[in-house]
Amino acid sequence: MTQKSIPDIVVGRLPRYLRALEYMLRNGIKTTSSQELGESIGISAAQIRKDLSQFGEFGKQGTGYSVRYLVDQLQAILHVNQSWDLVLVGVGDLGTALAAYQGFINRGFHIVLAFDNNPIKVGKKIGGLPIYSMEELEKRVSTSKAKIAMLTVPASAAQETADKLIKSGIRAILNYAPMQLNVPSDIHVEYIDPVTKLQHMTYYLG
Amino acid sequence: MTQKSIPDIVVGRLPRYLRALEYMLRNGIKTTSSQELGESIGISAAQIRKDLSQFGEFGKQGTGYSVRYLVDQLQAILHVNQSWDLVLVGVGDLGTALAAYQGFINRGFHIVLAFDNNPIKVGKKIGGLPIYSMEELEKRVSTSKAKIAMLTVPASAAQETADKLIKSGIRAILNYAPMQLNVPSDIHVEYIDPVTKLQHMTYYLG
DNA sequence: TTTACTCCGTGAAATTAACCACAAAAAAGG
DNA sequence: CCTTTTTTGTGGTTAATTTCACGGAGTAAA
Repeated sequence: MTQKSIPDIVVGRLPRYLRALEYMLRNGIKTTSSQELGESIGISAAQIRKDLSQFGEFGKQGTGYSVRYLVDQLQAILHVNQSWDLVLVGVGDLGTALAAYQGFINRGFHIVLAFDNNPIKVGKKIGGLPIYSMEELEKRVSTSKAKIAMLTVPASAAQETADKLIKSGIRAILNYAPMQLNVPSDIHVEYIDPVTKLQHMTYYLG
Repeated sequence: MTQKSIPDIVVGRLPRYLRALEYMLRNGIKTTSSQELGESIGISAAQIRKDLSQFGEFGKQGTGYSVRYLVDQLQAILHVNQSWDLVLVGVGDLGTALAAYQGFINRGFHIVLAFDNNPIKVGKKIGGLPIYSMEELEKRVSTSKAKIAMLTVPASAAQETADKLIKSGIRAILNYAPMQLNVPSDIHVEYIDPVTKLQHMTYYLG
């Protein structure tokens, strides 16, 4: 009798709700409605209510939702009411930019290990973090508590690097390499490929 | 009697098909099947056939698809059989990384203008490109032929910058700022927010 | 030529996702 | 207290998306 599982597409919208609600919180908005929240992010009020109802009853008729309370609840659902350690593999231009990005730290994601296969970079530091060689990856990742990796290596090295990460205990990968990764079904992968997004838009630019 | 419009979700898969097919092409694979292509990117063969059938008949029974021919067709459908000019707004760490990224040039996207509001950066160069001040944005973008912008400014400046870009003739925005943009319905926006993707994955990491 | 395979394109069926509309709860204003 | 307004949570409906499954075109080999 396991509870019915939540559609992935619903889970994928929760971070957007959370982002909008955290923005409201920062701006001192105490209460909101599915209507107002929906308008701010372009999603129907009914959709938001249906999505949230999958996880419990968070609102009050006539009043709407307490922003603070709903933020807390969504953070708990997404497990972001805790800090997460990240591993960064590939310290090129993009990896360097990600290491400097304050948006991770602000929202509870901390890069704790960085790797690169370029001998010139190994031993240097990136944002206070030493860059280790790829040979040290398995040992250092295995003994860390990181479960998430960001992959910013060239496409040609992405699959073998992913394999290593998984062998080292990584369970989720944010893949910036422009290629599909082949992973076991219990490993979660999300993709970020700006060219794919651009090509999606050029379709409509006729 | 305009032809029925193609679902956006189908359009969104085409760049993934194209990416896999271009990879095959580089590796000398001349022919493939919906089965093989599907396995390589984790999409069912039926789905691929159905998607492609929206645009025409590109395969041959018993043989499958000519990789070269299908690449050509998809490039034409997505309008990426031409070069596209890009505007980059926000030359921070991320903007700098994007300006250096070879993946854009390789696939026909060229950054032709860069802007930043930091007086220290204005006048300097980024990848051979001068950085202009935000005051020059409207004038320079209007007189360029760029229709696509990449937005890598802080969230607090994203909406007003987007408004300016749209006023200057930009019709598609790739938004790296962690917030929803409010734009007219004929403007296309795609979002890249790594934190949102990480939060999607932490849901499953329990 | 014949037989055995392969694999596309597609109508139909099944599944999934989105939307609607309303009862009921809460608040506000007499 | 009563009336009006707001807004949730949800059962039921509609719409969109995916999968199934098959006719038939093409290939291969004897």
